[in-house]
Amino acid sequence: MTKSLPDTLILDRVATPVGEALVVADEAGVLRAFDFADYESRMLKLMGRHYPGMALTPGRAPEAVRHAVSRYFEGDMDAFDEIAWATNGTDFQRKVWDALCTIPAGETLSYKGLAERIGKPSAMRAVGLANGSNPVAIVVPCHRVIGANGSLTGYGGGLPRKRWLLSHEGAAFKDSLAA
Amino acid sequence: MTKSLPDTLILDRVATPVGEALVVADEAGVLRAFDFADYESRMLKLMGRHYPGMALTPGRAPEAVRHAVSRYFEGDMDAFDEIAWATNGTDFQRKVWDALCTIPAGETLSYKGLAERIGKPSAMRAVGLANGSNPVAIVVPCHRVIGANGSLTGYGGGLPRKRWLLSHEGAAFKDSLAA
DNA sequence: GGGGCGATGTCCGAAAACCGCGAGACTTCG
DNA sequence: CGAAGTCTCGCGGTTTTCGGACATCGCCCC
Repeated sequence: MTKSLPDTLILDRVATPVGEALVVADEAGVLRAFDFADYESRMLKLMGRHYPGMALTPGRAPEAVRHAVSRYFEGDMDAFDEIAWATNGTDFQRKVWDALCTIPAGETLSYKGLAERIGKPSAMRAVGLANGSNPVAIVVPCHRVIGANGSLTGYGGGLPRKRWLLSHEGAAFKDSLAA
Repeated sequence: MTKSLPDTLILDRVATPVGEALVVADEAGVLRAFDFADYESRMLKLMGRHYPGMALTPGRAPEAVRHAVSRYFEGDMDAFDEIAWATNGTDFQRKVWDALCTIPAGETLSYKGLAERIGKPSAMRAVGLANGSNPVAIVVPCHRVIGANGSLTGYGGGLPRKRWLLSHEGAAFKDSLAA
């Protein structure tokens, strides 16, 4: 076995109800990043850190990924379960991201709850940090983590999107902007 | 293309006229490290840095490597030309190590001369540092670099070995311990 | 219910320390 | 008067260390 890093990445753009999204896949068609176009510079910086010296060329993402995006926004909450993704973070980050995937659509979990789930009950703040540097938004459902009191707290893609996504999935949360 | 790192390394030990040597090869039989047993802890540390999370298991090195070692110490100075080696250093380090291989047996070069040869005439001190962190001693002939005034200066395996090796290759140098 | 405070774990970026040198100025022995 | 040692400083890449930033939580007070 060898641990290998991709040498070339492909960057695609797809439209969604919450704005244009960026899709990054490697040569094998594995999803490497998913973010929103208005945070493109941040995503590029993240890619540069995780895949040093990497070439990122515009192109078309695998159909399976594009299709899954459509299905998700049409209401098939589990559309992303089938698609392959990979990251290159630290051990701790990967543990957090794996744990995120155990939260079903329609439910939420607190940062503290997530910290307990990975065996480090007092690392809730660090969990928030790792959560925020998740390269594969939505697919790894970092938006399903909210404050211990049910408030939205923060989201890398902006709180309005977090609200939209949770509503779309039918999850309960405390909406401080509710009329 | 993908840049891949080996996942498992094999550690062998062979006897030489200057003490027991450590030989590390990857699964493809490519030489990854060569050092002396009395500096084992330093070598392990170096391996840990270059190949994080790597398993190093005792085993037998490829016959080609073991044979080349014998031939070199029997007097065939070019015995190592044929064997494959690889490293995982920085760009600068690799440039230095490649340049080292252009010094023929029986000759020497100063640190400054080496610095000039890689196009950075004033980086002589950095060259010394890179030289000292060469994982593949003897095969990459870091012992052929001596001070500008012909003195032995330093050697990761100890000055006595450097003296022995240069004498073995018939190179000229200033021996401060000469009787 | 809302706002302030402290404890907390991980990660990143900047800065400092580390050296397998070389050149020049000085001293010290022959 | 040399030749050889000693000291001091500048050099450049790498490694290590350190300080802050942060998508939190609970407590206390209003």
